[in-house]
Amino acid sequence: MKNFSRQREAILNVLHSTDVHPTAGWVYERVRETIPNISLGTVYRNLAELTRSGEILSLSVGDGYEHYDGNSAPHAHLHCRICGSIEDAELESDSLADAARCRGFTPDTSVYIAYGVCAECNSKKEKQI
Amino acid sequence: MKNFSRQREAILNVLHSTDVHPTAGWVYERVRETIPNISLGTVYRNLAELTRSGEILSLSVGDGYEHYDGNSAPHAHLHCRICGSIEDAELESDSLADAARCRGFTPDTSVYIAYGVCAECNSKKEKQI
DNA sequence: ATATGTGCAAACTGTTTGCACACGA
DNA sequence: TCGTGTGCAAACAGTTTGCACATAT
Repeated sequence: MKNFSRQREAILNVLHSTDVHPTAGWVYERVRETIPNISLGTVYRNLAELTRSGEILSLSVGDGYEHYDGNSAPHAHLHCRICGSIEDAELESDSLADAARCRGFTPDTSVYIAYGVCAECNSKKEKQI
Repeated sequence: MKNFSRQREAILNVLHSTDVHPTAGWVYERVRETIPNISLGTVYRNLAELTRSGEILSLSVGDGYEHYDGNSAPHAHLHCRICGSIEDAELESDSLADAARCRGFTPDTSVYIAYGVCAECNSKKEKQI
């Protein structure tokens, strides 16, 4: 696959210019602002290829959609069960990769997902009580 | 939902008596050995409820299936891109939960997934060269 | 009697794929 | 020209859900 078709570049741009963790459909809508006749299939194909090559991260939080992250460096994802947001958080070390290597496993990607309630929804809950 | 229907107990048993990380279909086949006329819908419903209650863990590794884990304690999952296996590994600490709490996030579940090549597939690769 | 769980099968929906065409080297 | 990427739409498949019936309290 050629490294930078116009479509793929636009998809990467969208991923790099947002801090949400978009779904394929969301990326599709955003890219259409630049390339109105891009197809959803192309978005899926490029997201899959970018994931395979390690340029982006793909994560499932269990809401039925695959989410994508333009930042492929190891970091934590905090998924709020109430509002559905996915928030990034720094990690001091890639303990997952360390644990993997101890088992003779050669890791290339680490995914961290915490499920719970985000700060914002926590404060809303307190006000309700 | 009643805590222990016959079906739900059988599903939990299957999850607790295996070290693979089965899909709903796999659980369905195994449970049918005990309850031949259980339906796939019931398996899905119970797996969803058990996940919701935190008794089991649900994880997506990106192979198109949802995988389930009877061990809900935080631990690492090593997913081999070659053979597709999901291996467990101990973690020294739940660094994910720590990072989450620092952000005002209240975590209830932590999921760790490393992608790469498992020890067995690594040795097979070396032999090929 | 009532509320909850089940079996069955149809429906749903995010994702994949085949094919003809477009584009760059 | 040739190989690769795209647009389009149909197909796919894992999962969900409505409904009538079963089961336990």
